[in-house]
Amino acid sequence: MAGPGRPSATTHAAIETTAFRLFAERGFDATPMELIASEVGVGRRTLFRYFPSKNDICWGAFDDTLGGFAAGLAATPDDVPLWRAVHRAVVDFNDFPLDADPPHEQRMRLILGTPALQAHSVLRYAQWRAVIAAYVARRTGATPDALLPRTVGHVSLALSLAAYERWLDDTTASLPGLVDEAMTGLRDHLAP
Amino acid sequence: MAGPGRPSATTHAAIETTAFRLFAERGFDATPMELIASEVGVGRRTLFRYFPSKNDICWGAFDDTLGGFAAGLAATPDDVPLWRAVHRAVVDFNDFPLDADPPHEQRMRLILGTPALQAHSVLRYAQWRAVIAAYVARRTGATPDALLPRTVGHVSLALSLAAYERWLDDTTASLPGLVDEAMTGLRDHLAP
DNA sequence: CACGTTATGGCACTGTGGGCCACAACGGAA
DNA sequence: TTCCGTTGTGGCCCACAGTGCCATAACGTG
Repeated sequence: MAGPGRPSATTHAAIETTAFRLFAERGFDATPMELIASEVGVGRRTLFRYFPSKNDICWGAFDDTLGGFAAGLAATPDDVPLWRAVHRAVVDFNDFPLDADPPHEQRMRLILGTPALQAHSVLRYAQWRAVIAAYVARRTGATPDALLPRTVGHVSLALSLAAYERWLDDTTASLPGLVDEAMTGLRDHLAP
Repeated sequence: MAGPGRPSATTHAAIETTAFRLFAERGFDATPMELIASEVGVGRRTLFRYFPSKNDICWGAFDDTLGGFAAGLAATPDDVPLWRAVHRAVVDFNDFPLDADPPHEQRMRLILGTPALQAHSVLRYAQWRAVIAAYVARRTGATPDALLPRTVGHVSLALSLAAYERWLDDTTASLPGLVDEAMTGLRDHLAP
């Protein structure tokens, strides 16, 4: 497993765990990279090799989930109505074990509650929206940058965010359930 | 008009104009506050008194438009269906003179095309969403942090962003028209 | 034991943002 | 005219994110 060269001094997971502990204790803004580095037992410069920015520490392996998300969409039979296919994928995407490390609730509370992270999230979600736009484009025969694919991508994110905000107000609720409820609410809202 | 005390050395508008020129010439990231300050003929420290951050320079008087936005919603008769009331207000909000200074196209192209600004925009749009959520809450008898008000706020922003992205691909189109088209597309998309 | 390979981490630098404070430039009162 | 309160300016200093550069440490292999 180990090739040639000096072995790694740490892992993404170790950094993530330590960072989340410090963020919980001192707050995100009041936790300099310098401190995380010393707690992990590694140089500050090394942290930036594992994560391109302090913000990105909070997303964990989000990017790795995009492949599965795209695969789930691609596997949907084309006779399923488009909106149902997309909605199902979005709901499923938000259904995962809550006992992750760090806990999903803590992660989302941190992101949604920290302005810098909330802002950064748009950049992370852009690829997620692109996956939806690409699927809608294929199903409708349009290009991914046409109006409808883009609209569906943005609206899917909107529903997810509304659900997340509610969920953080009451964690006992089911997150996928809230996404579904948000969609039902939107459909009723827009129904003539 | 001038009270006691030292007169101002510059104005928000003057800073905005100079900054946009430099952003166009050199790009946003390659334009340090130091340079903007010297071009305006003012100290760097003073810039931060006029705008809380470099990002905020690009939004101009956005916050001042929120009052009119809320007023437009409040003035809508309650017998207008809720979704139409909100949609109308959103469409109207995006209907304004294109020959502003700096030009609206340049501003939006800068914001949508610069990752740092795109990220920052969520923070600016939060208040805009809050206006919508408050209105929906009043009309439905819910609280502003309930699921539907939040959902409608997020979705309204989603439609606007999709329209903006399309508009920047083809500026000859009508921006309010694209917002309307995005809504039509969404309703068709969600219709059974 | 030398060699290539790979990761670390120190150093120096740019740029944002903010605290602090001396000081400049006004209008008005003595 | 001079002094005074008021208000904006801008210099100085600092914390911190992020990046390029490079010496060096720690592996596996021949």
